[in-house]
Amino acid sequence: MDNIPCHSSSSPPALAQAILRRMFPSVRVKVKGLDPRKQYYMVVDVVPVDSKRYKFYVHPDSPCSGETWMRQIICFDRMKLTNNEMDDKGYIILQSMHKYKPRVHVMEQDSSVDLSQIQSLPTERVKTFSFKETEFTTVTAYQNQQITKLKIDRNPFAKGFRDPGRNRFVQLIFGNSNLLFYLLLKD
Amino acid sequence: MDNIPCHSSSSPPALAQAILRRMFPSVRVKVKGLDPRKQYYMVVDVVPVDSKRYKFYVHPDSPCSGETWMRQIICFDRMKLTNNEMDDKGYIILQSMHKYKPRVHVMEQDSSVDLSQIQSLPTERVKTFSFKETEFTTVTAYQNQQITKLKIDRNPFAKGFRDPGRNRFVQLIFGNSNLLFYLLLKD
DNA sequence: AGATTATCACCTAGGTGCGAACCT
DNA sequence: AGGTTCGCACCTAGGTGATAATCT
Repeated sequence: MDNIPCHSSSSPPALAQAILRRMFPSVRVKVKGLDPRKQYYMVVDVVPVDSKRYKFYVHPDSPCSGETWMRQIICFDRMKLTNNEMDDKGYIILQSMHKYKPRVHVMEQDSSVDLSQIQSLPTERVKTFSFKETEFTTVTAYQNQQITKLKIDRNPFAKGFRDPGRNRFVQLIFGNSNLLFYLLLKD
Repeated sequence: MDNIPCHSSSSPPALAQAILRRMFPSVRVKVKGLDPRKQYYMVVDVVPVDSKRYKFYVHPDSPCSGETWMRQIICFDRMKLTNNEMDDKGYIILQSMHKYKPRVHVMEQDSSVDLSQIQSLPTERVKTFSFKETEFTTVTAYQNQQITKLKIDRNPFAKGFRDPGRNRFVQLIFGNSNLLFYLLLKD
């Protein structure tokens, strides 16, 4: 009757459920100039537009050769944001109603560092990138109907809310864009 | 209308579809005696009961500290087997109607090796384990009604085929087992 | 004849915005 | 009043064995 369980660790009793969602549109980057034979980690963290640093997200393909990373668009679409400060499952913890900006870190592999354990990223052999265009504001309920429409029209998981008629408008905005970072929640 | 695509690489035109399934029950191991601070990869490959070596599967949490690995049961339930020799997407390629045995490799991290690129595993700083009890026979259609019943009763994805009545028998076999490897396809 | 492939209904697993309920 | 949480219907994505069709 019961199945064969297969969990990585026993889940602690969840307190408040809070919010836990993917970021959409997700962070997508293309890299050049890596040493094809060296190993790198691709990491994203999210920083307040003013002060200190928050938890980061390691791309699940990490570590991987420069050659492999450069051959593709690197997509962090499984990265998850939450407002639950008690969290410890690898999500990025943010405060609602604050303004943030994602950063991408290209890290050469270092055997002495366990990325799943450390709190803050190393500073050596790391290149960091971020773009002003990707600033976004966190919310628990949408404040702006255009954002809602954008998400419904572009996120495959929100297909159930789509108006079969006119989604031309959104295509106009994003259709010819070469940006690999898209605008995120912006009110 | 169209969504924002997010693929790791452009998929090549699939030739023959062949078979592609997870292994169930999956390989599950518990490790002791690692250096809690060193980094390790956990890897499985599958070898014929007689001759040469086949492609391997790196546990997606790799690399990870010895401390972390030892704290949990390590479960390779996402590992996939196929009989499609043209495959190159990280699946384990096996020939149908042959007898195989999975092996677990505990590998200390080595910055100079990109596991996603190499064809055969390194031999230094690697410990390899396998158990006769886990030998199994590959098939494309089940030959043995007991195996079919075992899979239907224990695999959550096969719930649709379950007979709501008597699954006591399977519980009897597996219910009090401390084996971390379960018996696999065995006819 | 016996092995393999293709398709299917039926699941698990989990990502959406909505709207009501709940805080504070 | 305004921000947050919860349950929901509706999706995507993908893992099952059964069955029929196909291959060799």
